[in-house]
Amino acid sequence: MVKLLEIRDGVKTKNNVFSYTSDNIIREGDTLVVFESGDNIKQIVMKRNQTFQNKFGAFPHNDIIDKLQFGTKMYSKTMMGWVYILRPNSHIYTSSLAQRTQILYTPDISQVLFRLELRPGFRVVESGTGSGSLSVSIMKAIVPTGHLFTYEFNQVRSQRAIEDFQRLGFYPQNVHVTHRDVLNNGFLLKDESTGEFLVNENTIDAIFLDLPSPEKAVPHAYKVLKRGGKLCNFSPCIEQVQKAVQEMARQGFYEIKTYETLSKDFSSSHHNYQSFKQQVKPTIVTEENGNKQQDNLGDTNTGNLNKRQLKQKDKGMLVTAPKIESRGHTGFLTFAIKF
Amino acid sequence: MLRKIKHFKAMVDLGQLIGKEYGQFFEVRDSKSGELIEVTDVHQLTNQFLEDVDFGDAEENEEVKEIIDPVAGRDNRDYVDDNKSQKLSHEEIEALKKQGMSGNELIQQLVQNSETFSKRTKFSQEKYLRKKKQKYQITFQLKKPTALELCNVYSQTQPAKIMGLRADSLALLLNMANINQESRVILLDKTKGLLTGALIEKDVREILHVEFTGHQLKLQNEIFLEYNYKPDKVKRIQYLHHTNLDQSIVQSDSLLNAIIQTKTKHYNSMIMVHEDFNQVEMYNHIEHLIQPSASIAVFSLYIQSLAELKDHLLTNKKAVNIKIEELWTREYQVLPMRTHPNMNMHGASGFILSAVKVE
RNA sequence: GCCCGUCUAGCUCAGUGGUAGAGCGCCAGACUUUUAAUCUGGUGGUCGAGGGUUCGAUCCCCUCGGUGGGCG
Repeated sequence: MVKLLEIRDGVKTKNNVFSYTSDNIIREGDTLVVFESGDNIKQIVMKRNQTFQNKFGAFPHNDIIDKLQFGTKMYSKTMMGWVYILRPNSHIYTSSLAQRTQILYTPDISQVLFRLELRPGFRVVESGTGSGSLSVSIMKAIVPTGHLFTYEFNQVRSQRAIEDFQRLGFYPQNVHVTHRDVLNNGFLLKDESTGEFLVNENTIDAIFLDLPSPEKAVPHAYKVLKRGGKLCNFSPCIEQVQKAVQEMARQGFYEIKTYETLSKDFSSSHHNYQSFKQQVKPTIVTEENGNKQQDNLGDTNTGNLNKRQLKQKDKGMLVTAPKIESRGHTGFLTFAIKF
Repeated sequence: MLRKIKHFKAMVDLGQLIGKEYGQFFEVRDSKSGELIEVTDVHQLTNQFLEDVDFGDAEENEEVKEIIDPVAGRDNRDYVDDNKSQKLSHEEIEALKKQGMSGNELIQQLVQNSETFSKRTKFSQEKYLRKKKQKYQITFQLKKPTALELCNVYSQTQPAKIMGLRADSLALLLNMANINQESRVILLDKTKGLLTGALIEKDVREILHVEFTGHQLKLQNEIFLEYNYKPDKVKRIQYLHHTNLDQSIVQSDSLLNAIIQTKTKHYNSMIMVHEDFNQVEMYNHIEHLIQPSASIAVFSLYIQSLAELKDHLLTNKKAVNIKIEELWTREYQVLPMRTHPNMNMHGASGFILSAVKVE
């Protein structure tokens, strides 16, 4: 459900999934995120008379719509547990996305947005669309006046992308989704009804490629980019990067730079480094009395405390360590500028 | 503002750049007078080796064979570094420069008079030329002062001025804070305006910059001024000293007054890049102005302070999806038979905490 | 009828920020209360079965089976 939000700088602005509302209330048709725990985040669309369910029980949409704010805690009907209801931000959107393909994740997306220097009003080309993870972040950066032209060679995926972008409030005013094999057919695009060029030569501010043979798309990219326009290519394999980089140099791109960005996650916890003098001596049974006795070394009086009491007395040192399951290699990002 | 700058060994009068387009390259025709000519051939800026030798059949290429097969080729086994391979003397080179010889012509002279140049591999020749170009064919580009460019410049020259916030971390910080054209941002930072400028670049709606240093507002904004923003953009920024959050009348701006007096949870993004004070304390001082479900992003060179903040947010159930991460970014040299990571740039990259506020 | 979990060690488990962590069992040593108890140390793991998808690196999907919960 797309609502007119306001008129700003003479441009009609429409609500999208990231839009600000001062009352912060959840409405019917909103896409929201249910946060159960760090590795259990789900996207749902608010529809009357529907119910979300998880291990804690049922969460009726009717109890949310027009009643709850984003960012609040909600208990299940059985009161067995609770979840947090969040407004999607770009990181959470990406990590709760329904994946149809391998997708770009937040660290790479951030580099793409920043090094392409995307800003409101930009005309951007992207291929392939994939699951739309990057597309949504690009659109977030260029609305309300900018436009994304995204190309996908799989018919089903391009259709699903349109449905997603419409639900999120970006389609049709901020994005064109085109079903096309750009390696063979390039990026030039005409409006079907008027015959006017939507994407013409030297009209695009930035272009992003995520394709099997990127070098074949580089000449097409050069054609539609403006002078000074920026190109970014994502490829998982170094051989793809080499071919693409060479083609960029031959076409007339400069400042060709290739990066790999890895993100290392850290966990933190409390660890109690006790004094070795506070250890409890093992239980000793003596023949004389047959009784169990405890004997403590040193002048400590914490030896009688159990583990829980010790924990409450002193949480210990706050320690951090890298998580082993951090994501490894994703791909190489190459940036270049059209001369 | 007209002034001269020193670039490598040349003095350049910036006045001659007025009216030129951003992105243009210039070659210093004469390092004494600072006379400039526009670069019109992109291939002057790129690596010839990369353009000439195909990756696919690189191993079959005669010149590459020399690199990978020392028997067939040229290597430095017989090379003695006696500093005599250049036949032109220092005086002769200076004389050629005085005659007004162009950088390009001078480099050709150096190549012709080098005993070792022809014995070098193609790859090494390219590297030799690049070094000489830096000396005798000085080129530079006229760039627009953007967040990316300013961040790169300061990272290389004065990283402490921007709290060690490198481009890759700044990129993640802005994305984690969910910055977009509708954002209302509360900003606690000591980056001298780098961040404020980056937010204006994203065309955010409002910025409230809360200052904690001293007893009254005193801006440290020198980098912000370098963005050259027009006044209508600057209007979106409100600067406030933290003591003003407790006062009844803070500003002439009535909207901001209302927000502060009624303690409205108005802001939907919070960014902190601040090492001077306790981060938990600073957060607690402004959290009543943050909207539930707002995006929180904090950068710090040290993980300990972020761990404290995370612990505070977690145990008091103030936020979810809390994450502390460190970015490792490497640049790669990509050339036929010569692809490898550059010296790693992930020495002290800093850490980023991201979270979503809840109630 | 529909929805949501879960399945790894011989067995049984693992927390609203702890799924390569454990307990039981088993083995060894010490000890004494000796068809065994106690203590100490050790042993044991690649994830229910099958298929598919992504150019590609899986926090991807589907079907089937065991099992637990929820809604109507």
